[in-house]
Amino acid sequence: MITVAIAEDHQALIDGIRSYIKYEDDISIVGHANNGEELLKLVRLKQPKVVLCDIRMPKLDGIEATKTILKELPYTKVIAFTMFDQEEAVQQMLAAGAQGYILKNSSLEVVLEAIRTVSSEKTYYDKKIHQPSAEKNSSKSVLSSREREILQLIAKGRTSHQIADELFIGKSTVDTHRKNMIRKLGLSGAGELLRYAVEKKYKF
Amino acid sequence: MITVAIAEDHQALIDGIRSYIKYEDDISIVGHANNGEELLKLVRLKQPKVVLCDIRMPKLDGIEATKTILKELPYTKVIAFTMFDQEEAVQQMLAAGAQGYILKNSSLEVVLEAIRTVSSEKTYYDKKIHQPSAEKNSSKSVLSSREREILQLIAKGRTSHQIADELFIGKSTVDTHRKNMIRKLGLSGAGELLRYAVEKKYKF
DNA sequence: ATTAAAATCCCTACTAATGGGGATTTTTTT
DNA sequence: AAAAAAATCCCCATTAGTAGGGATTTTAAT
Repeated sequence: MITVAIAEDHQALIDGIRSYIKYEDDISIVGHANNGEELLKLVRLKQPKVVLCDIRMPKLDGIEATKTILKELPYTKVIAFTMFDQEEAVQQMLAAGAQGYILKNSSLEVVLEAIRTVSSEKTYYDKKIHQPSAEKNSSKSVLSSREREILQLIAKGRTSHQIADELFIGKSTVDTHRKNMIRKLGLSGAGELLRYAVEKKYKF
Repeated sequence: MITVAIAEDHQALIDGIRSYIKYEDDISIVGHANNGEELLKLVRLKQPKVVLCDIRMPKLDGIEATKTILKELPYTKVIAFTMFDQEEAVQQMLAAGAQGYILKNSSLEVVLEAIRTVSSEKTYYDKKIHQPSAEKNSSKSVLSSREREILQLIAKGRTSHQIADELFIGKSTVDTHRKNMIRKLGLSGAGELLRYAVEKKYKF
């Protein structure tokens, strides 16, 4: 029997998954949580084999929750379950130790498949994330890693001066990166760059 | 029999709702769509009594879809179904003619209740939206309607000059509104204001 | 009718960022 | 080893936005 815990802040989705899985006789849902802190309590108590975990959750996000869970119970299989197809989040979840990654616009059939796959010591990555790699790469590799790092700080509303202080580099360097990013992305002005930076996090 | 169409870009949630509702004998799901355009086709074909409609969808958003549906089939009951508790979206959906509004962190029990309520010519608004009205008002009424209008343009990355041209007012007026908003919201700088403006749209 | 709030506009000094250069060092690729 | 890319820094003129005033008109609220 595969025991599963679900962490997800949309109760409607939890109810739906529970209803869908109810008659699967190899999978049993041992509990659900609406935020990261609840998830930790639940996992400590029930020690499920698989955790289906939203990345974006109140109180404690999926990435931090995953790290804590795998520190305490290293044999737990974590599947990241999210609506945003961002490379950043995928990378961070994988770095935290997740064994799978699926998007919410996948069907529940895929969810079952992912649960069964990770419970048999394999990894499961949503096809929708890997297939358009050509397209993803072209739109990703435009920015260098340093540029992406700076872009994240821009997304927080920081000024070039503040970013320079945080990264221990000169303001002029930050300004240069800004200019290069604006040029590479075909934007115009600080406003559009900041908007791009913030919205990138919520891509649908 | 209450016929229902679902429009929602997360297939997982659709599968869950279908599974949950399957054994309710007064409600029947006649189809689902993953975006606004598909929804219009579906509604024209099946003419459901109730449409459960995500606000944020690819191709055509819930607000536009609702307007079109109610123009063609005015007796259809539309329930807005969204993860974001934004007053703006609620207002726009109500203006478009929606009879109900529920959040995705409601349980599916609430979804059923909402479907039954609107199908009997009543309206249904999620308690979670109305209860914290004191709190919501205090955090909403901070900005005037003109300020919110300008904030929306700021969220698009526009400069004060561009906003002034779009609204046929002076740049100095836009700058004044900017300053007032920054002061009222306790922010510092254009960056934080823009970040606030963009993130407000994706509040969880 | 009076008051309060909202919306409009202006001035000045200052800081932030752009767009146009140019340049050096480190890292990676070929 | 040579070439390319990434990261670093600087200058300058110009535009964008802040923080601090002040001021008028329109639009609600009492």
